[in-house]
Amino acid sequence: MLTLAFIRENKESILKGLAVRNFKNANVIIDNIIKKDLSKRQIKTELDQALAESNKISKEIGVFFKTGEVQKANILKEKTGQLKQQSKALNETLIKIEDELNELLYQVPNIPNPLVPVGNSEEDNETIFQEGEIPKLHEGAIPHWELAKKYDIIDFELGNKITGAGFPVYKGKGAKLQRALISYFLDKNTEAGYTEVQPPLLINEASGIGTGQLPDKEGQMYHVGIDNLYLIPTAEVPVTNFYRDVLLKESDFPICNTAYTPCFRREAGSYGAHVRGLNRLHQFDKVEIVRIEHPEKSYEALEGMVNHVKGILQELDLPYRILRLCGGDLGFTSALTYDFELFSTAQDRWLEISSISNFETFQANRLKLRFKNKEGKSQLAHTLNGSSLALPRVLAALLENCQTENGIKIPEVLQKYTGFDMID
RNA sequence: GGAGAGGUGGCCGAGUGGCUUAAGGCGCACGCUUGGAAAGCGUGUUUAUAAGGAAUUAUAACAAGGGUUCGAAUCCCUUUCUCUCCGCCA
Repeated sequence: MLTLAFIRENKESILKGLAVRNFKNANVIIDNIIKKDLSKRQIKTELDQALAESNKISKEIGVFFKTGEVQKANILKEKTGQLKQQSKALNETLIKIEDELNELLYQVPNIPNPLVPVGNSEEDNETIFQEGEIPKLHEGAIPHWELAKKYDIIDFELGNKITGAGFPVYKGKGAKLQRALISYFLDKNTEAGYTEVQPPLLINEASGIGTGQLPDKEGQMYHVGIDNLYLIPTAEVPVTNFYRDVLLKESDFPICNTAYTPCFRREAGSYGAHVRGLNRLHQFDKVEIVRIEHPEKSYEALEGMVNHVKGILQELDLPYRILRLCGGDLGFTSALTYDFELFSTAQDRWLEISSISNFETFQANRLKLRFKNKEGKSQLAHTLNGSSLALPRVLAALLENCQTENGIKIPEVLQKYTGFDMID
């Protein structure tokens, strides 16, 4: 969420930014926040004064009791009684205002970077780069869900039987290819300076709030009620939360982590042809990169992450493009997002396989992730993350684009991980 | 899961109702000392919020939340985590 100080001082540019997102009622909400912030501060001052007075008198009472002047002490006791009531009332008001304020703040999305194009939907996203040749498939080429069946490498029905739709079972060379992709992605990331971590796959409430999944989006996550834990929708959540309530030194930057985890998403409301096969799953594997950066370096870092993922796709030799998301398609917490899409030839459509974002201080504010700056003051850090990469759609595009009449040809960089060069 | 013991600052550790934001030590920073270093000596060393131009001041925080009291690190309740023993277990 945005900080109050930022809202107080940048009302006009915030309203402009929210307009890029087509955010409704921005004016009303921001004005309300500013008004509530003002009264919050007034009440806080009043409360502090009442408490200070009360503390002072309590000390005097202590002295009177010591010296045996009980009567004098009792007179003062009455006085503190009043003050106590007063401060109790003030405190209740303060808590109420703070709650209301937070509720309002939770509604306000991040302010888009000036590069973000105006737009309503994914049609308005800007394609900024495209590379790789779209292969000409042989006669009778088929989509990945049919290939999966033909070569018996993914069993959707079996997953359906033991869990439900969206939980496929990978088999044989399919399972091995998954493992190969994970290892390959992790190796690429660690080579680029990311530290590999293995986080828990379940998170508590505080972590969900830290990265913004809670309180609004609990419907997207699987919830283990008995222990009040949530299955992670992405490694971003546990890994970014490593740094919740942390005060860093400037010399700690940059912090670069990478993690492979399964991801669990309820995807409530998704259906239709576009969710067929591997296109949208409830459980899928993903290798994530997460960075914590000095505010002055975060956009450099974002560019670095984009170039890094580019490098991977070039090695895989798959046709991809990079989009700069428009205001309407930009995630709630993001200031600037680049999406990577692979072209799935047999489906004749682009599949999103990575989303790389700079959240600036939006997550850090909730996380209370700060660092001591040169002036010795604590300042919010910037957080970034991106996929490198999400497996199912990479697999889908790979199967479809690399299919030949004799089988599926494994990209060369993966062969040392798979131990085979053909699925047939 | 059962029984017991605990949770105090960056770390160790004292502290069972007021003079404790917190002794003492370690660490760290700066200064003095020194040919240089170590030792020694001195000073400083949490965070958040509010007020102020600033120095600063006030409030809050001793696992978390609530309660008793004029006053709570200290007493009571709830939750949580850690350790020890027992049970179960990959």
